[in-house]
Amino acid sequence: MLLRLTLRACEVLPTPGRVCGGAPMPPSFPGPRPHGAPQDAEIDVAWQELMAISELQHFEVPADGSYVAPQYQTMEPMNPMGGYEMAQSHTACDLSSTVTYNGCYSEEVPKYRQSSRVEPMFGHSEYQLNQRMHPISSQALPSLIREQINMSGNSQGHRTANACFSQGISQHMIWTNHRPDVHLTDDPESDSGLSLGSTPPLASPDNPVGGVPGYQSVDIGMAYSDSEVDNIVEQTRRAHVNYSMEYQSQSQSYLHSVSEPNFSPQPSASLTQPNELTAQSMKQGPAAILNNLFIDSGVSSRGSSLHDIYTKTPGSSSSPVSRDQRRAMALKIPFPIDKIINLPVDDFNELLTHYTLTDSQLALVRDIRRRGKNKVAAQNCRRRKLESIIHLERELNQLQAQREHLAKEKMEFQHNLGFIKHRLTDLYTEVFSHLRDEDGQPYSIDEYSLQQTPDGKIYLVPHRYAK
DNA sequence: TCAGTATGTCATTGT
DNA sequence: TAACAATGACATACT
Repeated sequence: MLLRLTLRACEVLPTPGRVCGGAPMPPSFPGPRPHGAPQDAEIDVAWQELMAISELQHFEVPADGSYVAPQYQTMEPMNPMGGYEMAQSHTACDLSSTVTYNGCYSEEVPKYRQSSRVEPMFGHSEYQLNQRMHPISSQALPSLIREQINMSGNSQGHRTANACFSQGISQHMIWTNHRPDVHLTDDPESDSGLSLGSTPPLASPDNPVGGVPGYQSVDIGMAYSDSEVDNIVEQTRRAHVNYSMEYQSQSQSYLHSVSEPNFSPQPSASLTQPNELTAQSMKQGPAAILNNLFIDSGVSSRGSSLHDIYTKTPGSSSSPVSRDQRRAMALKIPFPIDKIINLPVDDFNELLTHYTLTDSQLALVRDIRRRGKNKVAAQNCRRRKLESIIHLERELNQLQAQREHLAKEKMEFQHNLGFIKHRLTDLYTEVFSHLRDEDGQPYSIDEYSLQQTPDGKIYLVPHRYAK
């Protein structure tokens, strides 16, 4: 009841220039002037600015016009500059529509798995990768072509018989048959950390097949575990240096297949020492590592020692020989590793039907295929991981830049808000200075406040009734 | 000798 | 169910 009375008492009267209680409205009274008070252009503009402040525009007045305190919003002067805070309504504004920063989210996260064929994703076609491989020497080319023809006959026209591998069989036989007696020792590289060997060990490494310590035949038909094959391979490697130059030139063609363009889908070696890369990469970060991956991967047969990776052949440059290649040689696998790994499964199975392989050979071939594919997969996986790191680093930088931008913008908004609040305080004081009650006395700014309803009417409300 | 990195390999999972 | 890609984990080599 009191509120109603107060409201009625304070409601702007129809009399022009009078606010509450019928006091004459001063000519300079700013505002919408619903009652047709004389306009002062300057003050009116100021008043409009005042009313434009969102904080002053949220009145909710009942339809019947009755006063309900909470529905009013105070127009009391705000604290002047300093100590002001960004109003909640401001923080809720859609900054995205005002932020001019456009450096963020400009690129999508790479969809690493959108294709199971990952190579193209890295921007290197097989052709491009092959460009990094060792060129076929002009001298080697004719023989390769001849061997291509031979191989095509053997494989009954396999779709893309790799010339560089086709020489393997006969020369490989020569190679192994030339083996002098060698003594078995443990393979010092012993390789794969786990090296559990998916090929079932048919004989314990501690109990070499054949029962003759220090010697082991490599005839096809014998079954070997991986480690045993490694032993054989190691011995042949050591014996290798004693071979005649004639043999060297022959075996080299087999070994050389590694560096031929069609050898592998992997990026080929530039014969950069792997650990040169390591040192550089440590300094240059993921991007450098990623770049170098294309150059370096495929060089080493793994973390094994370089002397083993690069089988030295007199009169020729180093050629990387993987462990599986040596195993294949040791077991006289009659087709190149390249085919074992890269042929489609149907072609691979067809290839197998053309040869009569022992169980150990078959197991080795399947292991080589599995390891070869997994090796490529691991390289791709690591490359993707590095790309992901690079992408995340870029995104982080962009987000940091955006954060700085937004912080700067926030400061500007706060500064503007403080300025507007300060101006509102001045206007509020000025409005009050022009208000007079029925007795012509000014209203105390400490006792009254101005409040506005959505319909634009201004009320002078005692503080005790104000919200 | 130790730390960090590169690589191959195995096991596992999902397709 | 086989084949394979992806990936974590591990071992090894190397700087």
